[in-house]
Amino acid sequence: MVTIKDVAEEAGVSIATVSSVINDSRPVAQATREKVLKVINEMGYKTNPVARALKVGNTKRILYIVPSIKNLVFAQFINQVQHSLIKKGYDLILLNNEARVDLTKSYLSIIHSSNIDGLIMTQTRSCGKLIVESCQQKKIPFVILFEPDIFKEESMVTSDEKTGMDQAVEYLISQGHHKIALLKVADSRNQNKRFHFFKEKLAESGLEFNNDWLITTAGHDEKAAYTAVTNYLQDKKPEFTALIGCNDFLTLGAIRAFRKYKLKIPAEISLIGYDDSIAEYLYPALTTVGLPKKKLAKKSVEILLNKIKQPDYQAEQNKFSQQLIIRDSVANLKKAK
Amino acid sequence: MVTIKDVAEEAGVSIATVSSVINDSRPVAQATREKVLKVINEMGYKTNPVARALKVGNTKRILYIVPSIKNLVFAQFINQVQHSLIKKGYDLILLNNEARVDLTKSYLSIIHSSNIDGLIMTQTRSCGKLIVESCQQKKIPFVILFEPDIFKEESMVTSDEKTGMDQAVEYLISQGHHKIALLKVADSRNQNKRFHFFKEKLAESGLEFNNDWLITTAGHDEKAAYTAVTNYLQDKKPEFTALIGCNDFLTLGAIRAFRKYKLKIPAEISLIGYDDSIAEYLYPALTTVGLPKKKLAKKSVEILLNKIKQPDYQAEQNKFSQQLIIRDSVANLKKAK
DNA sequence: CTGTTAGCGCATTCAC
DNA sequence: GTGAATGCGCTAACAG
Repeated sequence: MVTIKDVAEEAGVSIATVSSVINDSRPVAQATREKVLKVINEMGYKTNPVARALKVGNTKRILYIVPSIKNLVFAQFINQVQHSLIKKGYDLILLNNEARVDLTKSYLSIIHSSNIDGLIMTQTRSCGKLIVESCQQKKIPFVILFEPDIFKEESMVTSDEKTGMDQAVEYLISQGHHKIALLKVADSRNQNKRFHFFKEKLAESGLEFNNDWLITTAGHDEKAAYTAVTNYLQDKKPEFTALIGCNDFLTLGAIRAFRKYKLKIPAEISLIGYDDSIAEYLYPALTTVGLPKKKLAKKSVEILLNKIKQPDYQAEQNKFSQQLIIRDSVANLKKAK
Repeated sequence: MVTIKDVAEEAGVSIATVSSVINDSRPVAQATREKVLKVINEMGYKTNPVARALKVGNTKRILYIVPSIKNLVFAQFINQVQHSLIKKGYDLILLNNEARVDLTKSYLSIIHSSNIDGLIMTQTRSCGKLIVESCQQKKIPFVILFEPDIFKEESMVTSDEKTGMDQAVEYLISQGHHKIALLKVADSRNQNKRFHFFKEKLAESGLEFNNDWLITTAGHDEKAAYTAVTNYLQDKKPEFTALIGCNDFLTLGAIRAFRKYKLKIPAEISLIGYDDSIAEYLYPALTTVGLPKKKLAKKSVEILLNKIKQPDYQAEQNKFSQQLIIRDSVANLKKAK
């Protein structure tokens, strides 16, 4: 490995000078600078980030902790976060805690071992809480990316659930749907919020909310949703003409359940998903509420880097609106008549 | 931050002793050890990995460079690699080069800056070559995970393409298919290999290979496949009864194209995919050739860590067999008659 | 404008 | 069994 010392010797200057030209930390004579640059180039010198980190105290690495990677949304988030980070010269360290509390606990030491400059998390409530408390205690800068607002006083970047739900319901109404069901995970804080805005929007639109049209699932994936909807359909025929699933996977589970009961999609049941993760791959291509992933990722990185720079940086909270993406899973009842 | 010095002072011993009990690097009196351990615990001391890295020369970080993250297969690989790494005490740094040569080149400096102990890559030929050459030059331990065997002399872990294709073709034949088409990316080395085994298996099975039944695409995604298959169908009706797509996304593109031409799936056209990425989410659920992702990831990590430990570790090549996953996209022609 | 030096936190050799 | 001292590669304060 070629070190700064090697370069200094070869160039006939001191290591301080080499450091100066590398970091532009103080004026260097043009001739000297060129000489050093030339030697650096010739010897293929790269500054050792580990040594630099030890000296300067930062590692230029951000940990991103996600609850899953099987769900494509998180892969999409990871992608955006990594892109934003690399533009700023930071590396992304990835940690997947599977939304499991036990795993999270055992990973806490990784977080604490001061080998990261900051942390971005997209998490469930219980695991998120664990991480947030740890970071607070150890004074590790962090930002919550797309998490229900549990920690009002912390920096977080979320999407505006109201805009998405409003658009979804409005769209369904515009297509002639008046009986709308909702499918959500039983104990998800974020999805409860969607549920809240759902009811609110129905009321605003003069539509009744039927408690019978709320289907809850035990988990976040399509299997849980399939089970829930299948159970639902065993008892009764659906009176609703449309269903909004609180993520694309739930909606997929619903699609399968409806198919099992020979209900035509979208002719008999229209569907809307959330997240725009697998929506485009489904059949029919799923109309879904898209998340502003790029904006969310970019902003969270921006805030985090600010917090790293200024430890007293004021907690900042940002919301970005969601956008309904119209595809083929909603039938136009008006046209049909 | 609490340092080893703080611990030493508090415990009334030297830092050398503290270091000894942490690393078990030399005998320590039981009483001293307990005392030190107690203080470490009380003060919440964690050894600073950056300082450790500077001293010892390793960073306990592995870079995993993938060509995409939009394609779910890579997310699945990332997941497995991260799990394997963390078990061994290594962190995963993620880099996504989008399979772009320009991006790869600009990322090369990240690779070279000696802040990683090793590298795992899942790459296309052109980008892979760039990275391999860099690593060889800089003597960075690396292993190729699931890459067509370009570098015969390097460590790599691949899956056995023959087993998968054999199973796929055999299965199709068992369901009464004799006219089988193949859909692949035009210039993908790995897919050319699949094509090779495809022809080989057809010949073995006494089936003709019709050059007309090879459809090639310009890209790896469903859009490229949709375009290619649509163009194909514009000219002629498909004579084949089944098509194998060289990845699930290509196959999805084909499905859409067939649908456009009102061909029923699987009744009129049966389909098989590759990778088991989005296969299970499609409709009909796609029969596909699954990759042994977990085994691949685990083995590649194992080899890499060996290479890191022993610089002269002999290049090792491993193959794991693929497994056909039967779902609903292949019709049984025999039964139909 | 440039060189000398201290020290980031740790592991390790050499003494005792 | 234990401590003092050295240095990993680098940046920044201090001198000139």
